[in-house]
Amino acid sequence: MPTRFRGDAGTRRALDAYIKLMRAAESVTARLARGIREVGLTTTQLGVLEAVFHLGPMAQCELAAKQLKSPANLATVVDNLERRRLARRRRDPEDRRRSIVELTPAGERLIAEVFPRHAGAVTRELSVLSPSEQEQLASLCRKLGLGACPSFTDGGRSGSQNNRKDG
Amino acid sequence: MPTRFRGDAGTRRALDAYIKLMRAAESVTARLARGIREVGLTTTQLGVLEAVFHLGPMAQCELAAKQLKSPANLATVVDNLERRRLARRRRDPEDRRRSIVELTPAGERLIAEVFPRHAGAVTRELSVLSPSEQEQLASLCRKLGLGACPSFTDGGRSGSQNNRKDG
DNA sequence: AACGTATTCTACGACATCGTACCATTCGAT
DNA sequence: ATCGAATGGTACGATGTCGTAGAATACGTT
Repeated sequence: MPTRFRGDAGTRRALDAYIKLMRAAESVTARLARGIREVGLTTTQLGVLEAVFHLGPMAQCELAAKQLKSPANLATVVDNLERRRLARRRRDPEDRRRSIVELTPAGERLIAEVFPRHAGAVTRELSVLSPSEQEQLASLCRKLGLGACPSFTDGGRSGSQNNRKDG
Repeated sequence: MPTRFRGDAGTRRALDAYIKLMRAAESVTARLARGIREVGLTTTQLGVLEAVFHLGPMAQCELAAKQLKSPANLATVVDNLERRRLARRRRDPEDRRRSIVELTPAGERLIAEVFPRHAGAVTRELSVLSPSEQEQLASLCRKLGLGACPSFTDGGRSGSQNNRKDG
């Protein structure tokens, strides 16, 4: 609880919402991870298998973008999936820089079996919220996820700091 | 996007809310991480420094519980902070199994300088939502974070009986 | 065709993260 | 006092995660 922080009301409200968002995401992830681990996968591996399963083979860079991970990270994850014979790489003949990631039959079988169970676990986790609350949450989170950058020029508190160097 | 998944409406709604929650948390974290990295810290290190700064020295296990991290992980993070002379360990004389984590003067100076800027960045990120939306988000996330386990057997979730386990 | 730039991936090092196993200490039961 | 269970940390290995640097490839301009 960061509520020990003494700032203005707007800052406290934002920090409170931020903390609760992070805790919700982390604790739900942690609970779901237990079920995922039982089938020998990590959360990220499940995400990659699921994306390729539902969207078809795609390049590592596309996969990285979809999973909000760095290309270097995706390479590691695909390495591990490849080592376990759940996925494999294939050079894109159209653009030989690209590695197309596809599932092996074993990988396909695994994700086809595991995903419905995972979806059930997600549904159970979310069931503390009513359907309309789930939709509210989705809507609020969508705005947040899209990212801000609203106020480089607004009349808020832009006068005194020198810390804006990122883009 | 898991919208390719063909399941019943309830499952699709839950998956959609879940995905948006995760993406919001991850993308906000990633954007904030850039600012944090500029001062030479990681997100987790900032969290530990902030907790000790605002709540006072505490044992690693308490810190781990507050940060929703494993004890092993906290040990690593404290190792890194200790190596950089931002924090140090002290044996609890009351219970010699415990390691009390406290800040060095350098650590205290750093977090005192950095935290307000971080709070400002959080406020800016959250500013895509109105104050009342931020409160809605906090409220929804609080329910989710507390964890479910309501309905392995019942069909109608009553919604308000609650297990108070963590603080 | 040659060059410069952009894209894609890989290599590597640092840190985060977990689970498991193990050690030290505490504490309750005997 | 002793023993056994519980608790707090540490050690270790596996994986995830990023940033940076570098190699290979593509592509637009000349």
